[in-house]
Amino acid sequence: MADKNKSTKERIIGAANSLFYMAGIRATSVDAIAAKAGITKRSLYYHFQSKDELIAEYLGSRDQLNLNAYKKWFAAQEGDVSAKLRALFNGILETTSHPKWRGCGFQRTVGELANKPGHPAIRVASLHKKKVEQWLAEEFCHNGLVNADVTARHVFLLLEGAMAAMLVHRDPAYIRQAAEAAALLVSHAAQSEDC
Amino acid sequence: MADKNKSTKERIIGAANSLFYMAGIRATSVDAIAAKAGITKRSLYYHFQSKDELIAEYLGSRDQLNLNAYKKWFAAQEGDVSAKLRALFNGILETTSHPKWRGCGFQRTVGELANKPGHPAIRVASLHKKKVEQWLAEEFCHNGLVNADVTARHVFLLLEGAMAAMLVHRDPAYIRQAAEAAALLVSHAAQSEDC
DNA sequence: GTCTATAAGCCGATAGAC
DNA sequence: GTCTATCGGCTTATAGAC
Repeated sequence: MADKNKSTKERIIGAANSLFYMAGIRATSVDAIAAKAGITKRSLYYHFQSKDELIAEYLGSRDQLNLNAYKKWFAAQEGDVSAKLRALFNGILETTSHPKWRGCGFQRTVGELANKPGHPAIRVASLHKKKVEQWLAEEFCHNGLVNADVTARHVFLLLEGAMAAMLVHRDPAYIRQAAEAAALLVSHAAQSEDC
Repeated sequence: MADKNKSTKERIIGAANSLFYMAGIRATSVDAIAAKAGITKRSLYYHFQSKDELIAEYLGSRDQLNLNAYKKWFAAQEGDVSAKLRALFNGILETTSHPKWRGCGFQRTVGELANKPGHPAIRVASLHKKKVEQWLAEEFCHNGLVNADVTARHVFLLLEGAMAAMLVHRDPAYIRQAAEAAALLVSHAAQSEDC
């Protein structure tokens, strides 16, 4: 088993990742995570102080993975920024069309913890979303768009809306039309001199 | 008490509405709802078959309320469609800036029930969101926009994204810039002959 | 239609042995 | 660092009296 090469902590986070994402935070018990990781609950509490800490680490483990997927889709496409953006939305379209897709893990976790302002997992989610938006702004800037920050925020809002709408309707047309709106807004931002 | 004039069922839904929205679905027990409604749990189960049914009725009770608020903000503003749209986003800005705001109840409920496809509450949420989008399309059509359906979908996606982003960042700038993006997209849809 | 009482099990977290 | 055992409380839902 490849799991043998992982530390206990890594196996716990892997189990938490799978269960928290598929079933939700409150629907997943610490017992279930420990069982999936192949340890007892007492051992889990040796590695993590509380369930809340584990929730934050679960989201933290998805931060780079998510961002790297976006970067990969964007960079792999040749052409101008609008072609790359179309490729980004295509990647999201494929991901969200998978039957095991359960929405954006960050959005869903923040939604479940909405009654706990200041929860560490909310901070992790906020930072992740800021990273995505800032990455978009940098790419737009390097591709010579005016007001790259503003356009990045508009596209980010469409990304968030696309995932929320896809979760409730389960209709890929929402992703495609979010991409269409993003393309309109990007084409509206003409070429400029520098960043 | 005004509650005396309400039926038991209405009081249960009122209690469920408050608790489900403020704390979340799974974080709210049937015990707590019954206590808040001033009845016993057994009486609650006389009026509702299960917690799942109560969740669906909770969302159903917010359907018209939400839609009417949007319609009110839009209609109260004099001027062209872009002015009315600005007023709509202003209403959302005020609502979401309130410290007791806990995100879109429909989005959060769908997020919590993502592991239960076909749950009755998900259907209610999907229908509600469709109503909002279709209302936007009708307003855009009556105001002479071309491709009213497409523009309505774009604006709807921005609305969803604005609420999701506001919940994670708690920064009203996201609402304002969603309104800005919506204005750009609406101005892009010029006048046409009829619906 | 509302009540008391309870089923049968799961929850997060901990004690103490090894 | 991992184990067995358990605490005290909460979970949805139901039985049966009135």
